[in-house]
Formats: sequence, structure tokens, C-alpha cells
Amino acid sequence: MLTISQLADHVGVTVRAVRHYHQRGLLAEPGRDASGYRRYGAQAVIDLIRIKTLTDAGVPLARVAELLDAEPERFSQAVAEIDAALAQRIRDLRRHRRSLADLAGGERLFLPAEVVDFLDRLRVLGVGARTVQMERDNWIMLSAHSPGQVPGWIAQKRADLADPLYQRLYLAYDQALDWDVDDPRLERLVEEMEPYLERQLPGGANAGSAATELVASHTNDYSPAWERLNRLAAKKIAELSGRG
Amino acid sequence: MLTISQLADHVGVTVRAVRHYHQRGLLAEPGRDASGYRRYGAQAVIDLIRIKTLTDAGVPLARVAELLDAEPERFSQAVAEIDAALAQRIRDLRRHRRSLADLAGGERLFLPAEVVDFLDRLRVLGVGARTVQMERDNWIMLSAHSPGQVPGWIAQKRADLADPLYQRLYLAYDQALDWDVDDPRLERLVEEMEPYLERQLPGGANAGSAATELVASHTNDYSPAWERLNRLAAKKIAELSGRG
DNA sequence: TTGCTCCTCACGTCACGTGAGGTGGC
DNA sequence: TTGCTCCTCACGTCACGTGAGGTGGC
Repeated sequence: MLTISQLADHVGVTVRAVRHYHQRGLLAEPGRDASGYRRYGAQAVIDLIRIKTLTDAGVPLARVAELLDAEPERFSQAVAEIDAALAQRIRDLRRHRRSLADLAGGERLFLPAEVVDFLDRLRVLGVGARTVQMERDNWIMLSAHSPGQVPGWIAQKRADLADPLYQRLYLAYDQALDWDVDDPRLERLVEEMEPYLERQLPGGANAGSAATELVASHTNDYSPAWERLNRLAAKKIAELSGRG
Repeated sequence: MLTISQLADHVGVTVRAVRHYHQRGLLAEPGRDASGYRRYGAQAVIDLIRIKTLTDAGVPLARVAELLDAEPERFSQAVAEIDAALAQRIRDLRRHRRSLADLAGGERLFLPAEVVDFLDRLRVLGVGARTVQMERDNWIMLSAHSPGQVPGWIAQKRADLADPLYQRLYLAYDQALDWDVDDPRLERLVEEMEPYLERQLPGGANAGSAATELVASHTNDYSPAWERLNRLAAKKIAELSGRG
């Protein structure tokens, strides 16, 4: 006969776990010797290996208890389900490994691929780090707020950036971050932006949505010049709207 | 700005988890709106995705807390360790799938391969189910008790079984399970077993060990005839020992 | 005698889950 | 007004871990 630690060691569980399985009724309490010590036979080894095999597979103890005295048919059906869950778990872990690899490097983890590409495009064009970060933060907020809209918006943004005029305006906007609040160039910049602001009119491509406000309010955090730029742009949109 | 459920949904965690991370100091408490509701920005999304990526990889929250404000070097070193742990976990799960497959079928899960082969050998020779089960139980107990000895013992058993005389004796032993306690054939069987019993003398191959007693005591559970057979064998060994 | 194993409570741990009771926005 | 979200306690859960205090075998 085996002592509790011989049993536990041989099967690869702790003594405490064996006692726990007794308490939960998963493993039959064996006979005791003269000292009150539990003494185990071969059947206990078999039962405990069964329990360990199932718990290792992630099966909760309550389910293990059911399965231990289930019909062979139901048992093998359950085993098939457990196996499928294990296979799924393996796929999940593989995904987690890939996510983990992205943790150190860049924003791949936080944004859809096309947005990451767009941000890389900005860097190539010489856009400053703070502006890129502002864009990144805006796209994160937009993704959380209206994920379904992001593909359309980013497609337009990328099309815009192919236009040399838009590129020039974007780089000016980037520079404006550090301009003085009352720099006269701010007004001129808004004038030049007119064709793009029209999109935000009712019926336009980026019709004045909660998302637009989301972006504008956030942009204000970066500098007074940008805050003023947002105010001027809002005024311009109101003018265009009144005229239309 | 995002509400707590917008944040949680977008990242794929529960609202309760977000609150838990605040409590544990993993995620900075954001500002509140007029109603006392938490309002989150882009940085919270980034931070929460970091936390989720690490916890999904099985990192305990205490460790996550350390890593979130660790130097990039220490961080990427830790990530490498976590990735290695994930890879190991995947290997473990694959092993568990194989174990699970053995749960329904036979004794592959409970015994080393060579013992399983030996038991299959017995079945081919026409040995009865109860005797095979007794052997199985004995080998389970021996494996738990003296795993290092099992390969040697099983090798000898398999060599024995190649001997036609031993085969005949083994089949007689199998039959004896159902004999009457005072069947005269029991004595004759023990006489014929003499050459094999000699191994259990001091200095013999199976010198009278705790393991031998383990097996004998267990065998008694199956039938009175076997119990008597064990007693007769013990007497014979004592005789042989006295003569030696 | 000392060290090791065994025993039975019973509280602790980890990462949240789950009401309980109440308030604010549409 | 109703339903949904939000808030803060605070106890519950799952599978054991970890002493606490005591006994038995070598």
C-alpha cells in the first residue's frame, strides 16, 4: 500500500491536492492504518491519474466529478469537447505570443494595420513626433468610439495625403504646433483649408459627428495655437454652413 | 472621451476588471465628469491593452505592475521570458491533448509502455481478465513504490514468458484463481514453481523486498486459492532458504 | 531524542464575479 | 417615467497554499 505522499509524488500532484479531492468527493477516501494514515491501492493511482489528466486539460473539478462516473459514450463525447477546447487554447496562446511580440515595438498592438501605415506615411513626409502622436491618439479614440467608420475615414485621409496641396497644408499644420497663439499665419492656414473643411458640413463626407468633436477636443491638449486653429476652423465651418 | 464600458468593450475586458486594475494601481485613475463617471483618453486604451496583453500571456498582476514602469531593456528581457513560458505552456497543452486521448483507451496512461506490452502479451496467451487486472494493479503499485526497478523486473518477466514451462505454470496460476482452497493441485503447482521461487532467496534476482510483499498482500484480495498459494510459496521460499 | 510524515482545522490567495443599494442621463 | 450605465462597498468563487497545533514511526 502507498502513503499519501507516495501516491501524490507518483502521480505528480501535491498532498494537499489529494486531500482536496477527498473533500470534494472526487477521490474515494481509502482505508486507514493503525495510526490513522491513509493507505492507497492501485485503483487510487488510476483514479488520481484520471483526475489529474482532466484538470491538466483545464476541466473544473465539478465537471471532473460528473465525468468520472459518466457512461463511456458521454465520457468520450466530453473528452472530444475538452480536446477541442485545448486546441482552441493552443491557438489563443499562439495569438498571445504574436501580440506579445508587438508590445515593445510601435503601435501595431493598438491600431488597425491601415492606420499604422498611415502614421508611418506621416513620419516619412517629415511630420513631427508630437503631431504623429496626436494623430495616433485620435485614431485610437475613433477606433474605440466608432470602429466601423475607421476604414472609410482612413481611406480618405490616405487619398488626401496623395494630394500635394493637402500635404503642404498638413506640414504647415504640423509646424503650427509651435507657433504663437496670435500668429497671423493661423488665419491664412484656415483659409487654405477651406476645401477640406467643407466635408464637415451637414451632408459632407465627415458630417459633424460626435467623432469630429472627439478629435477636436483632444487636439486642444497639445498647444494653444492648435486650440485657436480648431476655433477658427469651427467658425469657418459655421460660415460655410450659413452660406450653403 | 470614453466611458468605462466603451473602454472595456474596445479592449476586450470586463468593466469590473478595469475597476480592479484601478484598485491595484495598474491603471491610472482618470478624471471624472460632472456625474462622477470616469472618462478615459487614448493613453488609457494603450495602457489597458498593455495590461491585457501581459495578463493574457499569464503574467500575474503584481508582475504586470512592475513591468509597466520598467526600463525598455528589462522590459524586453522580461517579455522574452514570458514568451518562453508561453511556448512551454503550448508544449504542455499538446502533451495534455495526447494524455487525454489515452484516457478512454486502456492502461497506457497508468503504466510504462513495456508493462502495457507485457499485459497485452498475457491477453494473447489467453490469461483471464481478472488475472491481467491483478498484474496491472501490481505493476501500478510497483511503479509507484520503486519506479527505478520496474524496467529490470519487467524485462525478466518478459524473458520468463518466452519459456514454455513458465507459460504453462502461469496459465495454471491463472486457472487457480477459481480453484477450491484445498485443491491438491495448489501444492503441485508450488512444487513446479520452485526454480522461479529461488530468485526470491537472499541474493536472488528478486531478493525478498518490500515490493515482493506489496505484490503478495495485494494478490490475496482476489481469491482464497491465491491466498493459500501465496502462503505455500512463502513456506517453500523459507525451506529453500533454510537449505541454502 | 531528532527529523520526517501524517493528521485536522481554518484562514489566505489570486483575479476578478456578483449582487446590494443608490444615482444620473435619455 | 422607464431602462441603461455608472458608482461604491463587500461578500463569493475556484483550486488549492500555507501555517497552526498535534501525533506517530525510525
